[in-house]
Amino acid sequence: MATRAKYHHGDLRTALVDAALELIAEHGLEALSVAEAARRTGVSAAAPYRHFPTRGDLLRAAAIRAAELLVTDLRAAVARATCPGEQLAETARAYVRFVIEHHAGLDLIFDARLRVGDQALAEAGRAVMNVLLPVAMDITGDAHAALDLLEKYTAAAHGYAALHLSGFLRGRAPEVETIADRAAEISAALTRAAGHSG
Amino acid sequence: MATRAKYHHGDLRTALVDAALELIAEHGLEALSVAEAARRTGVSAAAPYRHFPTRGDLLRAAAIRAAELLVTDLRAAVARATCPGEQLAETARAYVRFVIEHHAGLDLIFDARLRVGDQALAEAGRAVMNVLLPVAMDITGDAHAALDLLEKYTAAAHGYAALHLSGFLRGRAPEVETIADRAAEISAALTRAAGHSG
DNA sequence: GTCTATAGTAGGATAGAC
DNA sequence: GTCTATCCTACTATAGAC
Repeated sequence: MATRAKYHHGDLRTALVDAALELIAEHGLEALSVAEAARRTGVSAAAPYRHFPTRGDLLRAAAIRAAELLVTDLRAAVARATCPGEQLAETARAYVRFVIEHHAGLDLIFDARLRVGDQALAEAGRAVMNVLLPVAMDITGDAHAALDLLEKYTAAAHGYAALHLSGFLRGRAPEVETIADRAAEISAALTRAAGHSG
Repeated sequence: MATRAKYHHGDLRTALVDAALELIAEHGLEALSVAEAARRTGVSAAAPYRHFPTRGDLLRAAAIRAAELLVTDLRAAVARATCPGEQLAETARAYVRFVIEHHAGLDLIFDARLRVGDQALAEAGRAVMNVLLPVAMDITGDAHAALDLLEKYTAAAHGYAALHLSGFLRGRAPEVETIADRAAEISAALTRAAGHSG
């Protein structure tokens, strides 16, 4: 939405990925069309195919870019807090904001259909988890328990974001920050539970 | 998938809704096409439009049917358990199974785009919540806390189901029942948390 | 109530010019 | 590397016959 100055002068590929993320943010994964991405970057419908053989390849590239953006947001969230519990809560907030803003999150990054034979996407996904794992480990002390905590906490945060996007929570919690806080509360509850049984 | 005997002999409408749910179950909301639903019920592409003016109307009908099916499942889950905590856990399991089986849940039933001006869908959604609310009330004793618990617990269950569908959890928890158990665990953790602070 | 036929739209993808 | 032109496919929706 910001600077779209001298695109398609050497960096159409990046411009297309940006447009793809925009389209996904507006109407979800399925709404991504190569033609529309081309339109938005000011090139012909055929131009993208020089950079992405199929629609799936553009989608994959968008997923990788999303992973990179998410890593940035999560790292910032970790840095904002001091104790592990707060760090986890902050990443929960960050994740909720990310999913609501981009209309996609771990579901896109770890999409089973996209991952088939794509090493770069698998690597990007791993990078995301590598931000969260140490935080969870600091809380549980145990690797198995950390994965368990991570799984539950991502599920909760993702569910909150997904239900907000659909409209289910609009009545009770219309604001993004409210949703983010709720996810952080679950994170806190899970952190406490891990402290007892871990 | 079962009995498709003498359809389109008086009940094409129902057959189309069944087909619509099948399509959604297979490839998600966006994959629902009137043409394909017609094909599956053995009628021409034009036939559905006698029963549903637009694709959106078929989708709405499918959402209402989904709500009815979910109510049935949730009621059965409540009946399976005795104490409120177990009841909530059982409904969490039931919800996860439902979403994974139908590729849709509260997100479809409460979809903001579908609800515009549809009283029947709003009513169907309310019916779902009316199954869960008493259970939550039994746990918290307080209406506000009950809604809070309900919100958190549905978010967690929905997130688990959604992440499983996308493929994110396939590595660690490939089985539906494993996912259902995990959601039940969160439900239990939230029930305990509600007991402390509610 | 269902059919055939059809109009209109939109997207994925390729061929060949520049 | 991008363009124009084109093909093919699939879907929504309508008109009019039966």
